[in-house]
Amino acid sequence: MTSQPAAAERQRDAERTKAEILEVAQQEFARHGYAGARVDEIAARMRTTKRMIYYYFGSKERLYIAVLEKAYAEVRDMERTIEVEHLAPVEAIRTLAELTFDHHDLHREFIKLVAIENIHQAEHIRKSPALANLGTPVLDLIAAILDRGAAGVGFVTEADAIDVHMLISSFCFFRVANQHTFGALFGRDMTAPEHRDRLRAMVGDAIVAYLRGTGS
Amino acid sequence: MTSQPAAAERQRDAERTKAEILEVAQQEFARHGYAGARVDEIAARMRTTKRMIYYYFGSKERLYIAVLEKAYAEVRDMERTIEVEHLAPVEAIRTLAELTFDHHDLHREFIKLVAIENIHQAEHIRKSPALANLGTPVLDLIAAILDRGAAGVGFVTEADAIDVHMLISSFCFFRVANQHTFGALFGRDMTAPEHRDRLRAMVGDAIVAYLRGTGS
DNA sequence: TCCTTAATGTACGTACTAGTGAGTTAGCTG
DNA sequence: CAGCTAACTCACTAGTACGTACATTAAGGA
Repeated sequence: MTSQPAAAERQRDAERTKAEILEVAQQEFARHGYAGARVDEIAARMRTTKRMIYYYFGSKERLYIAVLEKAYAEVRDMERTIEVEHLAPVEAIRTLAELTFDHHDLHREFIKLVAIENIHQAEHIRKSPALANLGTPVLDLIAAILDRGAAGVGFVTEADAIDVHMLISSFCFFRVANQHTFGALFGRDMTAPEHRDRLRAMVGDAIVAYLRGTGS
Repeated sequence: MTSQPAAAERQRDAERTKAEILEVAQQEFARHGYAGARVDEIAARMRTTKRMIYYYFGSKERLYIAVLEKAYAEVRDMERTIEVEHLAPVEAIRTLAELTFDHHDLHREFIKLVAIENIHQAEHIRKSPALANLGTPVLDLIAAILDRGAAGVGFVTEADAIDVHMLISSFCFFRVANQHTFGALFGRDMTAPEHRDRLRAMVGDAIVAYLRGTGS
């Protein structure tokens, strides 16, 4: 009875507590925005107290930045697993577009955080050394595909990797980020299952058609 | 000296006061989000007092909804002036895409309000009878172009007007709405003058290429 | 010219909200 | 098992933010 099986049952566990704070904080910030989020509410939804939030993170702002850092790190790790080098340029860029689509479909909270951060003109990202000028592994993938495509199958050269990344991301991001106003105004939930496959194919078709250069 | 030239110099002018409140409030909400906006700050930046805000709008939330209604009305009025029926389908959709691009380029505050409203899951739009199921005149234009294009020059038929509107808007919206995080992470300000023309052409090229159907 | 009322200004109350001072305990280490 | 410190709890405060009670004034009509 006196033996404690593992660290899992420990009552005091700094890492666990910090992780729980970050998780609940991410939800709260994503749901209500930076100013709308309540430190007390975060505390109330945990087994810990508000005092611990300040003990570990110091301030509401530093907690928010920590949430951003964790969210970006997770997304970047996921992006690093993408494998499209073995595909021909057209199929490679289409696959990348569709994976980007899936990726946005899955990380709704992350997308909200990005939208919130843009409202604040990215001031918190700029305060984080871990985030400033981070980039994304996807950019290198796109650059390689564009090079191969330009050399082999006549991809257009007006756009560079950042432009193409933006064309793909914008569609995927918009569909999730603006689902509510779009739904309210047009009566269609773009994130509903019945639209998912069509829109997923659409972003692939659009980027392939664009790169093949029949738009001019 | 006792004559007062016109209403413009009247000290009491309900319409003028209301309009000024809405204008300053739009700035404040767009800059700080709904929760981050301060009623006292709005009042401080006007010639009126906070009391007037409550006299005319009743609450912070109803003021915010009024701001949304005004912003949406202005944008819709502007969209109604678009004239592309006289153009062939390809040129019509390209022109529409480029006008949409310009339109987003100009209405930065409106875009921020839309982003903010999405963070709140469009709850305020849904509370406004004037905004719920509003739609946009652009949808009818697109539908007409798609019909003509499908009949005449072989436009793809997988996407309807709403889908095409989304493809165009997403690119234009993202470029402005996400300029700050994008700039912080990739070191490129997509809204800078040196990128404007290229990106403007890009959205036109992409939508035309997609509709011509070389993406599959 | 007086009277009515819409429009406006002042000053304040209530509730909330980020942040903290100070004390307590679990669990490791020697 | 004694002692130390990181982890944790509790109670509290100072400041802020929305909203309002009440007094006042301008402007037009009778």
